[in-house]
Amino acid sequence: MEFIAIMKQKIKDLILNASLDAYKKGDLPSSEFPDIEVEVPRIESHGDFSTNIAMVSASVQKMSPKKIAEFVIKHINDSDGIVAKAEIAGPGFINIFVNNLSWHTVLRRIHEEDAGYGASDVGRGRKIQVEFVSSNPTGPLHVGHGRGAAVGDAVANILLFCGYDVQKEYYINDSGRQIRTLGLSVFLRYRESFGEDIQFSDDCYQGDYIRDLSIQIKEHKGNDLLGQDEEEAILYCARFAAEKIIAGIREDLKFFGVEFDNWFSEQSLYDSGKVDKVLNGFRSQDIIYEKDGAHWFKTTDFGDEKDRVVVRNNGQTTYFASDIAYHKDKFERGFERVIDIWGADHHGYIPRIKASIEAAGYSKDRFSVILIQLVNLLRGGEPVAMSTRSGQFVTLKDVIDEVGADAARFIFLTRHHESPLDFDLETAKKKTNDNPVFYVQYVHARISSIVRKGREAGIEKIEWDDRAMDMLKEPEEINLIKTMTAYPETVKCSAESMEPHRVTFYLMNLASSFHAYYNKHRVLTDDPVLTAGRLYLIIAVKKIIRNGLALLGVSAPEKM
RNA sequence: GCGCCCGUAGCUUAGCUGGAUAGAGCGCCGGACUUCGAAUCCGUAGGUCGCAGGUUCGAAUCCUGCCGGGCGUACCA
Repeated sequence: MEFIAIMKQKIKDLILNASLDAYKKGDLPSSEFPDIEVEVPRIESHGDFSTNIAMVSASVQKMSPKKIAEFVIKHINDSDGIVAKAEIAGPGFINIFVNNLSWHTVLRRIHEEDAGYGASDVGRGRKIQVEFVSSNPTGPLHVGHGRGAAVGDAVANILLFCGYDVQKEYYINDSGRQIRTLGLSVFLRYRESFGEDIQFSDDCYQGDYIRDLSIQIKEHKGNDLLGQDEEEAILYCARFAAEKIIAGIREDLKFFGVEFDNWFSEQSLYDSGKVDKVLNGFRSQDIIYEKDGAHWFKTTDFGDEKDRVVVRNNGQTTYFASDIAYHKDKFERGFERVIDIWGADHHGYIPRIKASIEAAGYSKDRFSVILIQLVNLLRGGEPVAMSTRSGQFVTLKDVIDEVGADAARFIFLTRHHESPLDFDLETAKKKTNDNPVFYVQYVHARISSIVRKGREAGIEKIEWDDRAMDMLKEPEEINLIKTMTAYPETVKCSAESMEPHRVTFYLMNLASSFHAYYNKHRVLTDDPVLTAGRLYLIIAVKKIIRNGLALLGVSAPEKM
């Protein structure tokens, strides 16, 4: 159990025993106490922990909260000696201040648990899948995909750290109309390269990469495709292009530090017959009907606002049809929970997927979607033009090349995923306070530097020492330790809410506490005992910074 | 029209799922390097948490209704 949870429990016991004692001694009229809470107050002067017992039991005890608090405090029996001070404040809170010694023990834990500090088993080994990016293989990744990649990867890392059995999956939409359009676009460029004058319709992809692909095909095939049946040629181009583009996407993601456990092909759902199987199953359940020549899935039976087409009147299945099979397949693969990460513009799609999951016999509560809002790419405050139509967009690769993967990933995680994000290329490159990634990484580099200096001065072993710990009593030191005790809880919260930005903010906060401490006190002093204590302290900080950055997929440099 | 998300300091935002005096950063102004990395720190100013009700000991947080913004509302993916 984590330190904070243990302390809360200890204090809760202390308080409940005191209240009971107060009743036995006749100070309080009732032995009944509602559920009380012990929490860490936001404001330092409100103590290390506080409880609301006096307020919540006012009506039962028929006494003012302040009076109750007085009696409770009077009867506290602190045999372990953890309480330094207990006082009544505000409307009746009991604020408890804890001895420094209690805080020092946390440092030992951090050193011992090391890379595992903050880990938990709340996931209890349950299988969970996080599917993200899943960009269509019709073009390179852009910044928006980068945000999804950063969030998805961080969520997966955090879940893993919290004891889930996590799989990261990328769904490849290698079937359907867009792929044909891709093939057509490449094929037209191919023909153009033989001198033909081609009119490109609006729905064709027109980026430079399309021309590159057509050139590659020409190198492989010469003019072979010109003589072939047109549909066959387009299909060939589509397959060739999709494969190349996927390879490029995979490479870009690797460059960004994101690797998937599984790449899942949409086409494979057709090849294995899973799409037909699911649809036939639904037909036998009578939740698919025909109207206007198309086949409709009665999603309204499951809470959707209107029914949805799964087979068009031309006989072709819709994207939704394979998606039904896909989500069913996820559960069949044994995942207890399934997380999809989508762009926020797809939110209207959620009810029908939930409907299909329910219809397939699984609870929709096992499925959740994380929606990612838009990224506005800026340069020095001015919007960067991002037109997919003309193909003039800035790719994720471009952005990483310019600002680095660390800065990009960190900035993507500095905001709640459901609020739009301004990504400014100029600030991402700055090496100042404007740019939070450097602010946090700087702590790691700075501590590394101090430790190196210490080593040069002959300090090799840094370990727990009672005398050294007694020296850690500056307010900034205690504050730093308190911040570190909050790390496990932060990670757990971040996992439960699937909000990685909580870790980001935590790290910025810890960095701030460290920088403040550093500027006020020297670590390497003339007093070897004090120095030992302080080194022990800051190395703990270093470990948490490293651990936290690792969850976010950002490096922790020894030097910068 | 209906559905989802969002309105917090000049700007960008946090707020631990109901707690006390709403925290930061940027920007402005003023300070701190002969000692461990100034890529840092310290200080001042700046708020009716969109508006109006409701729930209770207690609301930025939960409920209702407005106002303002974004997105969605395909036999596209």
